[in-house]
Order: sequence, then structure tokens, then C-alpha cells
Amino acid sequence: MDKTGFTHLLPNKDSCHDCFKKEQCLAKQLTISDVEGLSALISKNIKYRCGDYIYRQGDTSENIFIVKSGATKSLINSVEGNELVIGFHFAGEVLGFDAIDTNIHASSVLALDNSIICGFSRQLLDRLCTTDATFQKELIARFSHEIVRDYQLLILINKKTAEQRVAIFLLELLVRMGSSRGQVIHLNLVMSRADIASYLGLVPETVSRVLSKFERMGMLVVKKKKLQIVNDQLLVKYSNNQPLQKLPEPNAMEGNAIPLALLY
Amino acid sequence: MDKTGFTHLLPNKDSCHDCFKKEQCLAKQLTISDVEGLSALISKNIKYRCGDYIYRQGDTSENIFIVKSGATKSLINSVEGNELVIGFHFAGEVLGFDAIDTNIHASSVLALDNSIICGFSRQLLDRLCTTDATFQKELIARFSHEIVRDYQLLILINKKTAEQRVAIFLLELLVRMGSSRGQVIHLNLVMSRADIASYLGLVPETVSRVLSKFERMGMLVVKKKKLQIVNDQLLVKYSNNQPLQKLPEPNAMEGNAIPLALLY
DNA sequence: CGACTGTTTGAGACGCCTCAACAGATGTGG
DNA sequence: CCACATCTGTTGAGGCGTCTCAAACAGTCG
Repeated sequence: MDKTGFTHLLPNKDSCHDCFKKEQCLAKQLTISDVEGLSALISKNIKYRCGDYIYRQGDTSENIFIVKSGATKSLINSVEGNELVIGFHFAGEVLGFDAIDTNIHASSVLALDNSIICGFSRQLLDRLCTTDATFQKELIARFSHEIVRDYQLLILINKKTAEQRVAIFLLELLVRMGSSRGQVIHLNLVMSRADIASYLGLVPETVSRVLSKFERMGMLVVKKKKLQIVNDQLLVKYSNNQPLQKLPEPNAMEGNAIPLALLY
Repeated sequence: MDKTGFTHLLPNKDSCHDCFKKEQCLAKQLTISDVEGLSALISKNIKYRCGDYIYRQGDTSENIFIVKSGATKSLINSVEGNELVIGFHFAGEVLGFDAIDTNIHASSVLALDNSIICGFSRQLLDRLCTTDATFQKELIARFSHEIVRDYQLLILINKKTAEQRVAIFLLELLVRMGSSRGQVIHLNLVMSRADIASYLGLVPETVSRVLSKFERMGMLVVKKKKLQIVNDQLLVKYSNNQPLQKLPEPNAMEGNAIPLALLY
């Protein structure tokens, strides 16, 4: 409510050369040298608070954005008014590809957490495109990557059960958070159940039920937005829709975790 | 069966300048002059027969393709083996964007009909990207467009009823086929019920049922793959999930169309 | 403290899928 | 030419998974 669009734009005092995310930057070469002073066209380190919009559907596109820290979600408002979450974005990921064609954003993006985001002006984009073949390839590669990602999301929503969707979602988060596998992993969900549900084509109640079931199965421990992944192998099996045996009824286990040995 | 990948590659005898689709071409400027002889890098007028693959998921990407006539579908095979139709492509549309990043196609494309397709080598793509700002902008615009299209498909599959999906699908086809509205329109579905179903996240039986219902409502006449759209306004209403009154039971009408006056 | 939001859990409804039977079109071979 | 198989599309009956609706609870904020 009180947070709508409130942002702090810091002066460009930080050089790209010192950026702690320069390895993943769209324009890596600017981080090596900046002979033409192009990095002045970058609005660095814009801080957003949880709930702030980075841009809104329908806005004129001024920048491409790169998430340096924090997390965001992107969503579309359909004509009926309900909103659909189409993605979550973490450090190193690029925002704003949906507006390059029409110059108008087809989706909104807002911060799920306090986030630092780097703004990359359209002017700079055009300039680098024409002068810098490396940048160009990188840009096109990211476009292509985005399309492939959308394809996967389509499969996810089209053909998977609720349990598969949640399992896949969690595994995907594990990968993107860079966690190592095969041990107890703490996963901090920055998004709400409603966000997850919308993203997966479900309702919040269903997401909640599935997480509860996974907890009863001994796959994970749910504590609000903190998850402990106890058995990611089982999660993988569920993501492939291969539950190993008939599941116990909720009331049959009284909320206790099943001995893992029983499941193999 | 006997059609797998059988294609005819004609010599490059046709100039881009004479191409009947040059207005929609990705590289319009080649159609004006070809000073550098770049159009020799284009494999023109490759003919595909119904069922031929243009490329397969996993193939190394050699070309970008532009549909000159006919129709194609693109699909992904998921790990479980079932295939998912993710799009249909008609004259003027570009194929192969999914492989620019990895150089490996993430989807397959095959002809739904006898089709003529123009192959645009990756080499030429790279060359034009670096030398031609207009081409570059056009390419990026088409990428962006593809992403927005995927978003819309996500909404379609995520939040719509079966009837909405079919109605939206038909209206979309009407637009892309360039038909004028407000009169009886003949629509030739080149794809099977199974293709439509897969694309819309349904099963063929459901598509068939919805089409039958629409026919009973007096919205259209179904004759195999030939559709007559009788009342597209009603189709629009159904696409917004606003059926006007309780529907009559199938057996109540004995297959006769409802007098349209009853519906308003 | 109450108001509010987000989450969990349960009971019931409903939409779409599954399975099955059948019709029509198409192709094949004798 | 017909008999037969195959494939696509249609229609029906029943089941299941997810949604809807409702209630209760926890956590947060004023």
C-alpha cells in the first residue's frame, strides 16, 4: 500500500569494474575497461524494498534490469483482472525482455524482498548492440534462454499433477539457489504460497496440501517460508510422478514423519 | 511413417527480390539490393510434405526458417515421452529461435500441410547482426514478440476453462488467417483434434465435445477440419467465459441449432 | 488488544480425464 | 470390387484431482 513504486536511485558512484556481480553481467566487457565512458549510462544499485515495483505492465520501457541481490517476481494481469505469476528472478538474472519489441512492458515486476537492481538504459543497449558483437551474442543467447524456459513452464503446467509441479518447483529452486544436493538443505522461500500457486497453475490451498503431504512423507520440513529439504532423492522421484507405494492417509500418521527406510 | 525427414532442397535460383513473402521477411533489406551476394546464403523454397520434419528436438541448429506457405506445428517431447504442441506457424512466421542460445533445438517442427519454407543460415544471421542495425532490431523484436506470445499461452492454459480455450483458439486462428469478422467465415483447421488438444492443455475428446457444443449453440458448423464460423460475437463472449444462459442439454435439442434470438 | 494477512485443514462440488464403444474416412491387398 | 485394418473423430459413463467454500489458527501490525 504505502510501498508503491518508492525507490532510491543512487548516484553512479560505483564502477562496473567493482561490481560484485560482474561475472554474470550482460555487458561483461564494461567491467574490464570503460574507455568510452559507457558505464555512465547505467543506473547502478537501485534499491527496492519488498513490494516495490521495478516496472508495471503497460509502462514505457526505459531500461533493461539486472538483479544484483534479492528476489523479484514477474506477473501478468489478464483482462479478467486476476494476476498470473510467470516467473521469479534471483541474482544475476535479467528483467525487461518483454518490452524490447513494443517498448511497452507486457508484464510487471516487483521485489519480493529488499533487492538491489542495476538499470541498463535502452540507449546503451542499442549502442552496444551495434558496436559490440560479444554483447550482441550474449543478449540473443539470453533471449533464447528465456524462450526455452517458457517452454518448460508450459510443459510443467500442461501435463503435470499438483505434486509433480511442486516437486519440480522446489528442485528448480534448489538448483537456482546453488545448493549442493544429497544433504539437508535449507531453502528460504521468498514468495508466498499464493505466488507459488499462481506460478504453477494451482490454488494456494493445493500448494499447502502438497507441502504438508511432502512433510508427512519425510521429504522436507515446512516452517512457514523456511524449508528444510531432508530427502531430495524422493523429491526427484515425485517430480517424475513415481511415488513408490500407496501413500498413508493424513490421519493415519498423525503428522509424524514416515521412517525413510519404509519408502525404499 | 514413410515420411520421416524426406525433403527436397531446391537450388538457390529464386532471388529474394522476387520473393512473394518479402514484405514479412526477417531480412527485408536483402530483398531490395544484394550487393554483397548475401542472399546466396539463403536456402530458398525448401518444400516439405505433410508430416515432414523441418527440424527435430536435439538437432544441431543450422538455420533459421521462415514459413512462406503452408503450416507447421512445433512440439516438445517431455522426459516421460509424451509430446506437447507449443505452437502453430503460418506464412510469414519464423522458426528456430529456440536454438540460438545452445545451438541445439529445444523443440521439433513439422509440416501440417505441404509447405514451402525458406532457410536462413546461422552464418548469415551472425553476419547481418553485426553489419546491419535494422536486421538486428528486427530480430530482437521478433524474439520479444515470441516471449510475449508464450506469456499469453501460459495465461490461456493456466486460468481458462476448456470452452474458453477452444473459443480463444478459434478467434486467434481467425485473426492469423486474416479473415474479416462479422460474417460467415470458413476456417480450415490444418491440425488434428489431438494437436489442438495438446496445444490447449486438453484431451482430444474434450476438444471434440466443446466443438459439438458450440455447434449446438449455433456458433459454428463443424465438418471434419472445415469450420464455418456462424456467430463470432458469441465466440467472443464464450472466450470471456460469459455464457448468457443455462445451456440446453445435448439430447434436448436433437442436434438442431438454437434460434439465435433465444441467446440474447 | 483487535484487525488483517497468510497458511493450514476439511468437506463437498465440479470439470476434465479415462476408458470404452462406435462411426466415418482412408488405405491396403487379394 | 469387397474384406479388413487403421486412424481420426464423436459420444457416453464413470472416476479422480483439483477447485471452491468455509473455518480455524498463527503471525504481524497498528
